[in-house]
Amino acid sequence: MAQRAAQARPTRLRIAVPADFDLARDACSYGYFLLDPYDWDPSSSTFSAALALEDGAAYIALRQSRVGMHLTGSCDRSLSRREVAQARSMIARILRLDESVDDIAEFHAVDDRWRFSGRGRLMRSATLFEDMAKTITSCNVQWPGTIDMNAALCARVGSESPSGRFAFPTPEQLARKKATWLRSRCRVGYRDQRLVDLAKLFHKGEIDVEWLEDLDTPDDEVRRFLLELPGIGPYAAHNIMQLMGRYGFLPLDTESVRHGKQVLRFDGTDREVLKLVSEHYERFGVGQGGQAFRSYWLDLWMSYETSRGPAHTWDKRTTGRTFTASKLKPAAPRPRSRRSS
DNA sequence: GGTAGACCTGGACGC
DNA sequence: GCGTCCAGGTCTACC
Repeated sequence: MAQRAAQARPTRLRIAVPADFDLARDACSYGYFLLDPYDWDPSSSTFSAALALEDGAAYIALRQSRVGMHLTGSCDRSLSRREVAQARSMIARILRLDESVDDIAEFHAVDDRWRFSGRGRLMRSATLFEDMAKTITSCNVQWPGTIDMNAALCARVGSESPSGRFAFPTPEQLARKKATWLRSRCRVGYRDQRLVDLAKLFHKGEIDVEWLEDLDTPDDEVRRFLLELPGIGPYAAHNIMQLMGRYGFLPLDTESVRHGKQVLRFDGTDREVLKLVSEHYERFGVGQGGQAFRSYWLDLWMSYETSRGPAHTWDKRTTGRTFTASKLKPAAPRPRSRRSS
């Protein structure tokens, strides 16, 4: 009996991190930290996630006492040894714990503007499938729409943890749904069939995740493969590539145009501004081994923090919903036609 | 190769 | 409060 009670005790985790890892800075570094099944509690500096593990969903809350110190994780149920390994691997993926101090230093050697703050790790999802699905839900829709789609996908398709939190659907769970059902229940619109088709490809094993995530696989081959997938165009392919740790490609979208005009102060048609933005970040390296994306993204992220305060103070239910084109419009734009230096 | 229009939803705006 | 317009990236048809 005593043994059974001990087995049922919620699991606690201790997770080692790189010496420069800062949970508040590194978890709140990419928009996905505002999307279900993730959450950041600014008042307690706790990052949490509901993860789809072997025996069902589990909710894990992570805290860090100081920079470089290990993370402590509290689960809402007992995990098997295999699930503990699975959870550790997912948390490492989400927080990019595989990127060492030296890896970040390599980025700072290319763009030393971020050396002092130590920025460089960008939060992502627990799985490549989730990163792809989230990217599709961010296309052709304003940010609050993306938040709602992900919340609905988790709540209506994902598994529920003992404390009532929902994990992101697995490919198998999503592949079982009819496109029309997904459209009406999760408000994903025309993305319905694309999401189901993508889930089926993952579930049937027709996507070689290991090959895609192996950084020895050439970027060009990965890019070509991604563009063949349902719902993945140039923007989505480049975004998925940065989520894989391939930082030499820019996912250019209307936010890039806004950034180019508002922050970099470029002038011209949208197409001309995109070209200037692209050229502006070339100095940080494009293509295989390049760092252009991280420089671009951190610039964009800093502009959000300038208007909304530090990301670790944002609440996903309030501040997190304010990132719409109209709310990010400049008060008084002062365009200029030359490249900034 | 380049361009136009449809896809769908929610927010903004005008009345 | 209601109706209309617009933003957003991908996909397809067409030139």
